[in-house]
Amino acid sequence: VAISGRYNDELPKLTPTGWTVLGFLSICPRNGYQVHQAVQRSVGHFWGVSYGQLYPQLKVLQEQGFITPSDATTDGGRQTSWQLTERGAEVLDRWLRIEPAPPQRRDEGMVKLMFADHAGPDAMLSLIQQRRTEAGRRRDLAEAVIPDPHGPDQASRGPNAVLATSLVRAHTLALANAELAWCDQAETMLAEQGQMS
Amino acid sequence: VAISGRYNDELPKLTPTGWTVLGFLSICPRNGYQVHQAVQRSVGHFWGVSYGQLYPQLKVLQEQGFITPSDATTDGGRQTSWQLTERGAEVLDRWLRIEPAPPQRRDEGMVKLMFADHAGPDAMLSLIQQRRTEAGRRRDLAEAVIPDPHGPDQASRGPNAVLATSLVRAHTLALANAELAWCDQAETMLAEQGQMS
DNA sequence: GGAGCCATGTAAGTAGTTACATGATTGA
DNA sequence: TCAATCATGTAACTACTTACATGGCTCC
Repeated sequence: VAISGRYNDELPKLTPTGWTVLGFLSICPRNGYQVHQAVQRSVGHFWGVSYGQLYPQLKVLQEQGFITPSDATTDGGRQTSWQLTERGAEVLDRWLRIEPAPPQRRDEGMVKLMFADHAGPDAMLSLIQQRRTEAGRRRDLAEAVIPDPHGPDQASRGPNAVLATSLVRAHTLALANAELAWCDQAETMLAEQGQMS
Repeated sequence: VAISGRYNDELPKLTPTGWTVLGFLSICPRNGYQVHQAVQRSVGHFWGVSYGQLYPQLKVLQEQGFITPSDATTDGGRQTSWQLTERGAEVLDRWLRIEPAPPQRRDEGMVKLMFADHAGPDAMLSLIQQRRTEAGRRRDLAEAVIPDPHGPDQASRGPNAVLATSLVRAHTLALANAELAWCDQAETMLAEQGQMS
C-alpha cells in the first residue's frame, strides 16, 4: 500500500510533551533544566512537564534529528543546550497547523463540591475557599509576568511572538478572574441558603 | 508498628474515578451505563469516566463493601443497579473532607498558540476560533441543564443538593463566558497587529 | 563546609483512553 | 428486520508522575 517517497505530510509520532519541548526550543536554545523552568513560568498552569518526561523526550527529539546540541554550548559540555534543526522547525510548523487535542480537565475539587452537601455547608465553604486561594495565586503569578520584548524569550522573534505571549497571559488572567468572581457568587449563595434553614 | 483496631481515619485506596463513581451512586442507585451518562451530563467537561475505568472500579467498590446491588434491580438481573452501603456513605463522607487534588489541565491548543507566530496569523486565528466554538458548545450544554428539584437526581436530597448542582453549573457558565470574552479580545488584538504590519 | 540551586537522568508505578467484543431490547 | 440505544466488559497501550540517585557549582 506504500506510495513510495510521498510521506511528506505524515507527522512523526511524539508525545504531546515532546512537541511542547520542541516548541520551547524554537524560541531560544536551552538545556533541559531551562526548558522545565520556561514551561513552568509561562504555561505551567495548563501544561506541566516533569523531568521524567523531559529528558527522555529530548533524547527522542535528537534521535529524530529535530534538535541538536547548540553551538552556544561553550561550557565544558556538562549541560547541553539544545537548538532546533531545520527539520525540527519544519515539523513543528506542521504540528502547529493540525487541530489541537481537545482540552482536558481533571478537577477533583469541583467533583467534591457536587456531592459536598452530604458533608454539610462547612465542607462546601472550604472547597470554595480553596479554589479562591488557588485562583488568586494563579492570577498574581500571571500578573507578575510582563512580556519583555528584549528578553531572551522574545528577542529575534517577530512582533507576533510578543502578541502570542500576551494572549496566553490574558487568557490566564481572564479565567482566574472568572474563577474568583464565581467564588464570591458561590459564597453568597451558600450564605443565603444557610439563613433559610 | 500496628496499633490494632485504630485505623478509622485511613481511607481505602481508590482511584479518583472510583470516588467519583461512589459519589454519583450516593445521589441515587444506577447501573454502570447510567453512571456514565450522569457523569457526562453534569461534570463531563471537567471530569471524564470511560468504561474502561468504570466497570473495573464498580467491581472494586463492591469488593470493598461500599456498594451493593440495589433492591430496585427488578429486571431479570442482566443490568445491575448499584446503591451505597452504609459503609460506602461513611467513607465517601470522609473523602469529601480531605483536600482535593490540585486541578489538572492539559490544554494543547493554548500551547500551540504560544508558538503559533511561527505559523503565521492565520494559524493563530484558527486556534482562537476553535476555542470559541468549543466554549460556546460548553456554555449551551450547561445552560440547557436546568436543575430539576423533583428529578431523580435531586429528589430525597436536602436543599443543599440543589445548591451544589447550581454552583457547578454556574462555574461552567462563568468559565465558558470568560473564554468567549477572551476570544473576542484576542481576535481584536490579532486584527490590530495585522494592520500595523 | 554546608545550604541551596543547577543539571541529568532512571525505574516503578498510576491513571487513564482506545479499540475491541458481545449481546439484549426497543421502536420504526 | 434493521438501526439505534442499552448494557457490560477486557486487553493493549499511552502519557504522565513520583521517588530515587547522583554530582557539580556557588555563595555565605
